Amino acid sequence: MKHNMILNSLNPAQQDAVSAPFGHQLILAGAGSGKTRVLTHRIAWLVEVENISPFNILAVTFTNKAANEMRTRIESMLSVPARHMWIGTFHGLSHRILRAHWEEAGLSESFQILDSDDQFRMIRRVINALNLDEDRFPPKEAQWFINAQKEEGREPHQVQPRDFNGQTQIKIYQAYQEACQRSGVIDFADLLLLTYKLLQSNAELRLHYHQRFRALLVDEFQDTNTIQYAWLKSFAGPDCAIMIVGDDDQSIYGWRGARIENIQRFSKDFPSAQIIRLEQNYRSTGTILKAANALIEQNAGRLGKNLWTEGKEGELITLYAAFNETDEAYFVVNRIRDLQRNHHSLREIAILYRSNAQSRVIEEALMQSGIPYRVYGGLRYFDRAEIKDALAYLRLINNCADDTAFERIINTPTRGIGDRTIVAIREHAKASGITLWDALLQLQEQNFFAARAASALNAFIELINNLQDKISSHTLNKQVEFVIHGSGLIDHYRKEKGERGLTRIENLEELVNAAHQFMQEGTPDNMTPMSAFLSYAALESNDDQASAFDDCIQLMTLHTAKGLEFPVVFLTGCEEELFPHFLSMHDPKKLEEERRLCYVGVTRAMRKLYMTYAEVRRMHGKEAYHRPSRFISEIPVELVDEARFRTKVTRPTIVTAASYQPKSSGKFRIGQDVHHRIFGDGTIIDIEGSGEDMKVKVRFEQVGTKQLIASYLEVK
DNA sequence: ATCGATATCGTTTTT
DNA sequence: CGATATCGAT
Repeated sequence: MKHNMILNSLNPAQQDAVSAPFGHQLILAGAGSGKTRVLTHRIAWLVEVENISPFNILAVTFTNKAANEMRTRIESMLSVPARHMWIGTFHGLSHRILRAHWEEAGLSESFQILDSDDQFRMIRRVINALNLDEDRFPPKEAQWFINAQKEEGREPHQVQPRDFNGQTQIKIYQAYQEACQRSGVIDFADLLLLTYKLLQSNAELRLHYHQRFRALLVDEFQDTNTIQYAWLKSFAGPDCAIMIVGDDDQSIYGWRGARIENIQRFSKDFPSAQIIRLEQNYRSTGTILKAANALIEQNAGRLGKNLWTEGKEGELITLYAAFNETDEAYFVVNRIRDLQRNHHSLREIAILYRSNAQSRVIEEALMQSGIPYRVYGGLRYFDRAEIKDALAYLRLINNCADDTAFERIINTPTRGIGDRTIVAIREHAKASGITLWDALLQLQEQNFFAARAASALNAFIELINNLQDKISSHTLNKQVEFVIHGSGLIDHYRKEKGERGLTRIENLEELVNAAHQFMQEGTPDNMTPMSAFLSYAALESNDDQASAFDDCIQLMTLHTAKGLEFPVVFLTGCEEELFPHFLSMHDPKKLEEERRLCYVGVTRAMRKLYMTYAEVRRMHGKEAYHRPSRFISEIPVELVDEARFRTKVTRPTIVTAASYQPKSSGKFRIGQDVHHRIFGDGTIIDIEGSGEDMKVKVRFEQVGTKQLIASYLEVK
């Protein structure tokens, strides 16, 4: 029977959720309780048992990764094709709708999407064009203001100014919107806002989507902001069944507009919604869950959940009080070595921290010890400067009105177009209310510039026109190839010395591959391949699978770790001021969010959790003495094993500072030939400090000059 | 235009 | 302290 096929691997609460009568449900899903499982099985249930066509289902997530994962899992469960099911992110789905109804939404057919970097540049240009002082009105703040307004669904004329500065911010917002409109671009927030407005203002379309979507499912609902909630409501017709899945205890994005209250709001707006709690945890040991429960209980106003497991109690949580951040890092390294000896693979181990800056010391320790690692959350592929340059060429070729693209590449690579020339173009564009490209053409026609500038500008115009002509008949990957060479970007980066330039060229060449791959996956028929590719680059800069197979330690912030799990987790930097962060510890609301962040960290661990803090930590060039995090004391003592005491008494060689102090500082001198297990052979060219802190500068035969701690070198 | 000196600043991040 | 931005000198 279909019912049993779908339900038999689920626990009673999960079964209740999956087989709930056709209607609204609010699923409070604790960490590791199988929420994605419930969501995918529910969709299978709707299709197989309730006979809802996949065509009538809309499933919304926050990240592309979650959307892809959900689609894959559903496809493997269904007996019918799921191609027509709408599964995607808020932004991706909005994009799809705006492409389909660009005219009704008041957009140009070839509209493109600004990422936050493009948005920042655009706002800065607008501030300058308004003759405002960048110091008095920092673009960053204006960007924050504009995005916050859009998240609340307010257009410039709907914002209530608070003071004079507020007045100006509205003016910036207004001018920014006009600039976007002229350029034919929209930002991330616009995707949601315009889609919402489209449905509000267009009864016909609204009815169309209401008739189409009979079931609406939302993942990570606790992360929705005001506009997203309104967006969801406007898609749900009177006969639509809504299932939202979320965990108020894992809401960690309040600072970027997420509203936990949306959960309560949902209960009020849809009073018939059945509330189902998923509290059985399949991830962590009893010890880890007890710690997590005790911790989160300190928060007021929770909806209330208590995680439990049928599994074992497991090992105690190990707490280590390090002397300083280096000690902390080497404690982690030594534990990793123990785990390695016990045949753990490195990919099972995660090192988590509150802020990115903390990774450096840990990375150094791992590197010194020859342990491979991977840091998540660095610069993404489509955010790299050279890739953004290449994309800007493509964008300008695609749409000459794209001022952001124009500004980026007018003099990249440098072609003798100076600041003064660009200012003149900007002024003319502003005065006539036209795009930069048109302003440039007009000024050239009027012979506005001196001979030198005029010929440089002509070369630029010809370059763009030529590229436009040349590539039009080619496939997308050929187009990209033409552009990266024809634009001179490859030659430009070839001149950049060192490894930097080389990687940049590799990245540019990789863009051709990316285009090729994109093409093979097929593009929607209402867009040109180029236009679709550009949107993809802005919206789905989703990379990181290649190295996922490497066996290495995983380093990431607590925020990045949400949704992941690891057999062994190191939660580092558990100190007041750092975690909870000093900017968040005085406001009770923010403090609770920090605690939820800690809860997220603790519940990432499956078998073993280590928590560490440093008594002294060098921060911003100063030594800071912090107390151990309050979150440590919120975990019952009987769950915790203090490594420092135990190792001092029973296993003194493993953990104490002595184990990584240099055995002798006397054996190194300048000119000494040394060996390092990663960098190979080299010669000492400088020595700094002494004893534990002694650092030496070594010129290695293979890898150049590096500064490192002397104890990791062997005398040859 | 390119390099080097100086100033500044210092959560969390997806789309 | 260290990364990044900005500015001034060649």
